[in-house]
Amino acid sequence: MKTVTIKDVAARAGVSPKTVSRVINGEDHVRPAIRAAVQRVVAELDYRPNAFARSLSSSRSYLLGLFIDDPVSGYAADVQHGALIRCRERSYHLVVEPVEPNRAGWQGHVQDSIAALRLDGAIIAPPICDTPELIDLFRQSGVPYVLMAPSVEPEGSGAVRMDDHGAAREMTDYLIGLGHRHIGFIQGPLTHSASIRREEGFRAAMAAAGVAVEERLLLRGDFRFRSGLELGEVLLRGPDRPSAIFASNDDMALGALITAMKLDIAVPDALSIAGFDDTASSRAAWPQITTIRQPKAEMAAAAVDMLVDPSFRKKDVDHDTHLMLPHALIVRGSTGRWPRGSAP
Amino acid sequence: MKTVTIKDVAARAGVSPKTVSRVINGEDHVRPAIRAAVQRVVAELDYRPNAFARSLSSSRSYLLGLFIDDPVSGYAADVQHGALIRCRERSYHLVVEPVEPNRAGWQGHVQDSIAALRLDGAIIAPPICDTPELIDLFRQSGVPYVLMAPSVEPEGSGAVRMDDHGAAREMTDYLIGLGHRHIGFIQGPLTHSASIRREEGFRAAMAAAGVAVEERLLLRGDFRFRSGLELGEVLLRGPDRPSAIFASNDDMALGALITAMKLDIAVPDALSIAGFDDTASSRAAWPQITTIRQPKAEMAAAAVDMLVDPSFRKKDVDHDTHLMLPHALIVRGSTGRWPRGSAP
DNA sequence: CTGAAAGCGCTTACAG
DNA sequence: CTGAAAGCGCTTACAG
Repeated sequence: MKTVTIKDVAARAGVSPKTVSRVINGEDHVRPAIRAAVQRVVAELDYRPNAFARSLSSSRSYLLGLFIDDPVSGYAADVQHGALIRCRERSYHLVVEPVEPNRAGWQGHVQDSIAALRLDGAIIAPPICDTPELIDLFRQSGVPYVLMAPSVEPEGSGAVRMDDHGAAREMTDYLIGLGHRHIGFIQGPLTHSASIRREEGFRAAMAAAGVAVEERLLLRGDFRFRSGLELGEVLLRGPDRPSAIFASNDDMALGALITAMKLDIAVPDALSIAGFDDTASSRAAWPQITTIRQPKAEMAAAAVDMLVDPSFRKKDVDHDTHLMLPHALIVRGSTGRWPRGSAP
Repeated sequence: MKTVTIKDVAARAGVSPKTVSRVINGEDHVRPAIRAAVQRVVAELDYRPNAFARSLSSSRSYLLGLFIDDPVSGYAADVQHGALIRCRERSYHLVVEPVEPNRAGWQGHVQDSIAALRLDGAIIAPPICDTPELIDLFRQSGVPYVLMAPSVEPEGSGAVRMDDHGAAREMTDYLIGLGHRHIGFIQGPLTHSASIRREEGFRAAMAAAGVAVEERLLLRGDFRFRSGLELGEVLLRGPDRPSAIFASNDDMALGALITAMKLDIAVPDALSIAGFDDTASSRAAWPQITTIRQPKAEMAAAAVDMLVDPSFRKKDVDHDTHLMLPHALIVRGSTGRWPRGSAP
């Protein structure tokens, strides 16, 4: 299959390659009749511009990179999907680049991607959006980047986020409103800044309601199912067990729920459980888990929009774009009034 | 940051660009001393070849495409991760391209990827590996491709697979061995050829053991959690309910398990449940689900190897490479002897 | 509004 | 073993 080039189109349309280029890229200053003629030939020949030639001569690659720590998580899947769909709409392609900050030489891989692929932009997912060394690599390279849910918002970068603090506070308010006073909190890992913000939201709500936080009921997990399982057991086997458990993400909430089942503690009759993220696992449980909907795909799509947007790309260092997307409290079957049957 | 080019390296090393090119690409016919000198300069200047220039002049893009139907599933995540890791080891990059065969114009998107990106190869995941129109697109383009778990293995293509039939048969044999005779089977969708092979394996085992298949206990699901939930309910609420349920994948098995819990049917005491795939959901349950380990990441990695392998790439149409990877029966807590307490 | 020239940074094919 | 020339398929910058 001989490849059709811009010259073939030009020859057949009776114009110069440059004119074809203009039509392809939707530039102005082409007479409508000529434009139409070129477009017809493009269709006839099924001409598709060679992205490499285009990238080599222009400075754009039409490639965006998604840099992510753990590409297997449900969180990653949602983020990637949101980015992928939007890339397609914008005629970009997405390259997924796993970053392993615990492995020697990870910087080299990142630099390879940046230098070899000439990425037009990068989306940096949590928790590595909080790795200064990584941010520095991008800053030095000059590749525009957007951080997802970073702890700080360095200047010169874009950022998309949700209000983790406010959402955790809402969830806690909701549990308190149900009558819970004795609330266990399964914390996320310190490597994820979001888990710190969520804990602060929890504490703020407790303080505002005048409910004392029992430090022994705060346990540090790692966002994985297994830690919810184990820490749930610590909470539920301990003396004076809590009437509610709020886990910093859904996977851990699911773990706590399973532990409750093992221990024959009825949910929500004898124990309420709440999560965070609205991942598939919160729905694939019985009862389904009350959680916070995090707009993961929307955040990724917004990041793509920012990177593709010419005004963002050519912005000066002081034109940072920071976006905050809305979340929602989703009440499902795993939470209920306390004491059971008490009046609302 | 001025970009370092091959000329810069050549000038500084006192050789021609061609020699630098040879060193970079590990070709022969370079004197060791010169090779070392060039490598030193490459390191000093932190030279990184421009992938686009390289692709434009050679015929390789160092880009592999992963074409996938539903990039959000747990299956997709495992496949992608396996491919990603191996790509990195081989100095390739992975572009993920969602294919939506139900949406008009999907062929155009695929052709764009092939033509614009000049992919060096493509991995086609199930179930779209069974879409003839898609395969034709690749065949016409001349881009080497590997099918994952296809129903047929068209000539001119590579394929990686596992023995779905044999694995389903093993699982069924195992259930029969436990004493089960009354076995419900939740089928996968007809769009996935694997589900057909799994059903055949189930039937073969039943026939071999002389156990009659009760057609009313075979129900068609769609591989999603929800259908396991619903079909599980049909099986368990019906008259003369089965003592075991074998679901064609883990998500549906989990659904059936949740239904059993809702109906207060003890697993595995009153009901055994088995799945297929060994996805995260089979472990994030209580009891954990007995399943078949499918080597998803390994299959994807093998596909990458095939596409990168020069002998595969230049192979004639009759040099098809078809690989079968081993699976494993993983016995966990969701299955037990029947009747309960009977002798092994 | 349109085009001729030069160049992006590599590799291929050919010499020597 | 090494290199000079030509070219991959586009776009940029400049004319007109």
